[in-house]
Formats: sequence, C-alpha cells, structure tokens
Amino acid sequence: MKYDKLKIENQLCFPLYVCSKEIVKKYKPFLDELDLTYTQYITMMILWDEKQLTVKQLGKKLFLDSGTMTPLLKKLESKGYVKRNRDINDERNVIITITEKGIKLRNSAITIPEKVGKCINLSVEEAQLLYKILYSLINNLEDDENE
Amino acid sequence: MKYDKLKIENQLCFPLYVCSKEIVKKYKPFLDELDLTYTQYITMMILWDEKQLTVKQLGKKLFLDSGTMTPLLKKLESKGYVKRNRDINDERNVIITITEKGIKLRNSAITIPEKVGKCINLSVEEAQLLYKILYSLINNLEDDENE
DNA sequence: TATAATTAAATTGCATACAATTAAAAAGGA
DNA sequence: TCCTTTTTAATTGTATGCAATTTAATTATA
Repeated sequence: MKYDKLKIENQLCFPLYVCSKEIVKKYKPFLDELDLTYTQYITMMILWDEKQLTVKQLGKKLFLDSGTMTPLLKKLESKGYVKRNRDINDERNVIITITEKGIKLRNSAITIPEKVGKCINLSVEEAQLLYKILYSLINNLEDDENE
Repeated sequence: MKYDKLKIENQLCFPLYVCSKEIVKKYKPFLDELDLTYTQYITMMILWDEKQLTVKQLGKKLFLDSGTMTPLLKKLESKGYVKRNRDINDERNVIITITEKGIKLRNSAITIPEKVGKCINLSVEEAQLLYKILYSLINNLEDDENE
C-alpha cells in the first residue's frame, strides 16, 4: 500500500530506539546502588580507562555535546568522582580528572555487565552480529556527516 | 584484564544508545519541515494506522508511559493533529482521535522513510538482520519482565 | 599588531523519559 | 451496598539531549 513505509512495523529506527531505552532501564536497579545514572556510568567507564580528558574529548567518545556534558560532569564532581579544572596551557579547555573515590567505584561496578547481560539474553552469535552491525551503522552515519 | 567487561568498547548497550540517538538526529531536518519531533512522529505513525486509541494503548505500542504521553499528546492537540476526549463508557480512559489535519499530514511525511534510509546506508541483508535481532531483543526484555 | 575567525565550555530553552505519587473511576469481594 | 483493590491519566521532580546562543580564549590573517 502507498503508505506502507510509514507503518511503525516497517521502521528500523523504532526498534533501535525501544531497545536502547529498555536496556538502559535494565541498568537502573544496579546503577541505583552506585548512585549513578546510565549517562554518568558510561562517562565513568571512559574515565576508568583514561583517567584524564577534556570535556570535548569525553563528549566525542560519548557522542554528547557540552550542553549535556557540563551539567553531568558537575554532578559527578559534586559526588566526588571527578575534578574539573581549566587547562593552564589553553584556558578554553576544561580537564576532567577521575578522583581516588571515582577509581574505587570501579570495583562496585564490576558485576554490572554480567547482570545486565542476563536480561539481554541473546546468543553469543547474535550479540556479536548486532555489535558489528551497530558499529558499521555508526560509521555510516559519521561518513554521511562529512559529505 | 580484570576490568575488561567495563570497557566502553565491550558494551552492547552503548552502540545501541548511540545509534538510536544519532539516527533520531538524522530525522530532525525532515521532521522540522512538518513541525514534528521524533516522538510526535512515531505517535502519528500509530494514529495514521489506527485512527483512534486510548493513551494507554498508544503508550503500550510506543513503550512510553503517561508521564511522557500526556504532555506530548497535549502538544499534538495544540497543533491540531489529534483530539483528546474522555471515554464516556469508562471515564478513566482518554481517547485520542486523529483529526483531518492529522490525516493530511501523512502525505507530507511519505518521503521521510526513504530520505532517512539513505543516511543509514546498510545493505538490505544487514538491515533485515538488524531488524530481526532487535525485535528478538525486545521480546527477551519483555519476557525478563514477567519472570 | 590589530582584527577577524575559530574553538571550547557554558548557558538557555524546549522536549523528552521515567519513577513516584496523586486523583478519579471502575471492578471485585464480603 | 460498602469497602478495598485495581486501573488509567495526570502531575511532580529529576536527568538527560540537543539546537542555538553567549563568553572567553586562542589562532589566523591582513
């Protein structure tokens, strides 16, 4: 039919949008124990690895802009997990550094991926395939930006 | 390493979250022309098919609760695309009915799926596979709810 | 060097999302 | 029938997410 392409069941974005939201919800009870939101959690994930980054660098890795990052980082600072300091060499930059308390939080978070994995319940093959397709999609979207 | 499961590149949820956000952004210029947001768009998508539903039924199809639906539907009402009326037979329900103006909007929306499809740029096989995996994921998540 | 252009963070305004609560209506049971 | 429970929307409060703008600092250029 003429309007078939406008049917919700023929959309690819809609199940993506639903999966994203619903899985983030699955994280909630586990993240509540750490007093973190999902966005704060993925921010900490970067910082557990890199220790120190500018707001810009963090936002690039997380696909978020300063409008989202600035209030989020202030919240993480108020919880004592990060410090925010202007770069002395280039005062435009704000450098985010993880604190000792932030580093310690990683031990409490370590069981989360496994717990959420159980809710997801995909076969290893499906999970790998999904992962692969999602990242190629992200690359396509980025290429499309630069046309 | 001990903390490998906490690395951002080993997460499945993160690329889902990014894809969802980034594709919704791709819709923006096209939806701007219709003065619709993405959530308003998928709501209209349901209504183009069903004409009349309660808030509850709409929310169930969209995986959204009344806290999101109520203000969104008021906005669609103020734009003249839907009407909101209490069900006379059961005053707890609010029935959403698409208006003539709302029905006509479909003709302006009809080119959107194709335009966004071009940005996504996956092969037909990958797109079908992704679709299939996402819906089985949604089913798994729902099953997990009812345990 | 003085000015223009660029860059990074912060701010503002709007639109979700969702948990938790509230209010009203309907259904079920003693 | 009266009371309790359930159901549906709406409301409240918190946290994103992003476009657009602003501010301050740096870089590029005439």
